[in-house]
Amino acid sequence: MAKRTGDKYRNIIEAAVKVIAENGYHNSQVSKIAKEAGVADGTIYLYFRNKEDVLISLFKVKMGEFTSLAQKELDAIQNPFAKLAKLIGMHLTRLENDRHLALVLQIQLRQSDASIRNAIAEPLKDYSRLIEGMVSHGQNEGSFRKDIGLKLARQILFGAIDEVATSWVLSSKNYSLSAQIEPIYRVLAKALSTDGRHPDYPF
Amino acid sequence: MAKRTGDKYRNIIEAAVKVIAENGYHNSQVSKIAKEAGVADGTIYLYFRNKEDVLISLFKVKMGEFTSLAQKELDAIQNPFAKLAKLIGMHLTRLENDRHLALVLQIQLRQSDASIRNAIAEPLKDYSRLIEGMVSHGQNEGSFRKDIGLKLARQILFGAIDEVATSWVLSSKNYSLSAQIEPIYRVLAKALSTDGRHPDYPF
Amino acid sequence: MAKRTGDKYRNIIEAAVKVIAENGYHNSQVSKIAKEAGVADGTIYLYFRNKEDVLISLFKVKMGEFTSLAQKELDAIQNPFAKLAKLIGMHLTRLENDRHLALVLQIQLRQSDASIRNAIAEPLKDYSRLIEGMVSHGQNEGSFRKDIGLKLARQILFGAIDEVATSWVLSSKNYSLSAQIEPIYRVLAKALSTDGRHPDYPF
Amino acid sequence: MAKRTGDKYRNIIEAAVKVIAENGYHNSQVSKIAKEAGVADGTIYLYFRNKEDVLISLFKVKMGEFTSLAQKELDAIQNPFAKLAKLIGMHLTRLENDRHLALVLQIQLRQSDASIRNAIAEPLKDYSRLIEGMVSHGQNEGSFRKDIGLKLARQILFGAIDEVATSWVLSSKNYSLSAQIEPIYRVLAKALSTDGRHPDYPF
DNA sequence: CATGAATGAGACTTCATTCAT
DNA sequence: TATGAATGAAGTCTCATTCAT
Repeated sequence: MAKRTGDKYRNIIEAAVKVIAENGYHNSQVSKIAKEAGVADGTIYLYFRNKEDVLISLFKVKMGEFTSLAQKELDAIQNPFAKLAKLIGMHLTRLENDRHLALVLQIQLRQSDASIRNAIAEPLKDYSRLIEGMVSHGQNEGSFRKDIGLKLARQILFGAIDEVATSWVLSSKNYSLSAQIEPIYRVLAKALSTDGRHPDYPF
Repeated sequence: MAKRTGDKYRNIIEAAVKVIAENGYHNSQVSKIAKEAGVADGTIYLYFRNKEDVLISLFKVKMGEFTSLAQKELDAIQNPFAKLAKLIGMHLTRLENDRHLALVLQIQLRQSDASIRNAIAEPLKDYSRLIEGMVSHGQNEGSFRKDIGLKLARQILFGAIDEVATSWVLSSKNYSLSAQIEPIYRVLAKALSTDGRHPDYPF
Repeated sequence: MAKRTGDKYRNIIEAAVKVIAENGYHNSQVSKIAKEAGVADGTIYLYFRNKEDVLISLFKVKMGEFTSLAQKELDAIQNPFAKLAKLIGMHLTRLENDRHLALVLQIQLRQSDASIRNAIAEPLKDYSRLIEGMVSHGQNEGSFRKDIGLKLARQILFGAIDEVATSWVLSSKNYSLSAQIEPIYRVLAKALSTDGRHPDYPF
Repeated sequence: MAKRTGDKYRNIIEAAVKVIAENGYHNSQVSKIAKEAGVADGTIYLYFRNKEDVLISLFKVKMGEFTSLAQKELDAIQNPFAKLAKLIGMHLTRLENDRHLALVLQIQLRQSDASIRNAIAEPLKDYSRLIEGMVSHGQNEGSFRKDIGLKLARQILFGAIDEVATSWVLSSKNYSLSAQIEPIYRVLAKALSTDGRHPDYPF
């Protein structure tokens, strides 16, 4: 019933990102999104089950694209610290390059209610697995300490990076987010490193 | 116009915590809170400007109590690492001891819209200052590295702890949150430490 | 939650009868009914669960009043033919005296969908029982033939009277419905009578 | 513009009967009927002016077929009571033999709104004329009483038979409708008969 | 003849807030 | 102080119909 592909599908998702970023989650009516996408209200419902489905799809598409790209890039790197550096860099660069998306992901979508947060959990889990895989590799390879659980390590890494991103989005000052990549790397690399030593940020 | 003290004032705030924890943010109507508090709907408006004011007050009161208690306890400790350990411990213990409050602070209140998040920012800033003060003291005292900014250090510390707390609240498994205190301390202490070395968790 | 008594409750039901009679079932919005009743839209929902509930209540109240009045009047009469005459008379007189109600009961409410028709079934059953009781009494007393089942007798009586009423409501000519009472009586009395004989219409 | 013949025309009408019988009037969308008929949505509009026209045509076709067949059969019979018996028999047998059609005619189509009921009136009038013709013949021939108007007689006959049919369709028990033919005949024959006497059901 | 993607009008219901008592 | 009945604004989604192909 709901076509999940095609130009209009993408248009609507991009329109939703823009509208939500500019108006906030609770002030983004379907009619606004439709107008921004250049389609009729009803057309939204040819591509999505309901409004919630637009938001969930938005998250799945954006998050899915990022996770699979990140996975590919990380796989191309051997050194655990370089992997870590790459992950932090990609995460923050992605957000810095699309402020609309950053607003939506870091702020607006978190105002959604339980059912959306639930559906969002799945693509987030893929990202969690990606991070845990990276940590696990570092531990097996000997670079990362083994005295902390994968889950905890992932929570700390994700929590730290996520908070930095959120602060950046909320800040009225227009500072560079990517400038934070190297210092964050230095903190987190030391935190994970077996002996407190780690190579410089490699990129 | 709005009395900000008295039994009823506290009753209403506690009722709000319970109702929001049990019903979720978007399903916590004023009438539900009033019923839980044992007062009439209209009475709420004798103590609070509007519904938003109830939520903001809730956050201010709970966060204010915690921050001032934490400040007192940290002031009584000299060693920067012990301060860090104490902070992590208090933060997580407070949430573990009041699951209702944890649900509201970590999940539900984050679904509120811009105006509430804005008002919430202020008491959060007090907590930010507390953390930054702690880091600053450690840097001046020589225990904490000086090559990262206060703000970044605070974001990383808060982000990491906050994410651990959120994961705990959302988890269906009933694991102990306080059991995480020591491992988190080990990670964050090493992250901040000048040379990668740090004392064991002291409590 | 929904108060089912009071002046406003009656006002809303009477308003619904008027609005539905004048606008037809599918063109009777809640806002129209509220305006006619002199209350705000939301007030409807203090007295009724939803729009459907207004319609169902309308039917229950009107039908209930009629059935219990009819029961009382029939109980006061002994002769089976006189009972039959009274029933036909009350049924048609009630509708003739309130053309709005007649329109709603005979035409508009029958356009409602399954769930309403379902809820409406119960008060209709009370009326069915009333008719069957009357027939049964006549059979036991010897005036009415015993070679037809109660249910069939009731269907024929109700169907005949109902169709006469419906035709009257739909007719553009303004003829008298009560003038039909006596002829209908003559037909149905003969139909039921043991030997084809029956007393004249007694009222 | 609208072709009113051809296989597709019939297909669509039969599809409409099936879809409406199975889904109810208010849940029978044009797209459902089109799918059931094996044509595209737009094709419906090559054969019918609009959705309403489908329903009206359905009624006209089905009712027209029945009325003309009934007319032919009645014309072949001389005796007024036999004509009456034949009419009751054909009416109920037709419905019993096509439960889908019975559902649509007795229940679903009555939920339609004024404009459809209006258009439906015309083929119904043909049936009314048929019944009135039969009564008139019986009166002239001396078998049927002359002290009731044609219109009233028709209303009573149709109302009684129609109610019996409706009750049968709505009933969850699977009883035989045709088994009712003979008893109904006995009631209505006596009701119409000049002297209360009438021949037995002849078929 | 046939398709089916796109259109866009229209209404029920919730719930924060007020104010007469 | 306290009550709670009344208010009324605001948004999602369905589906009959069209028209370019």
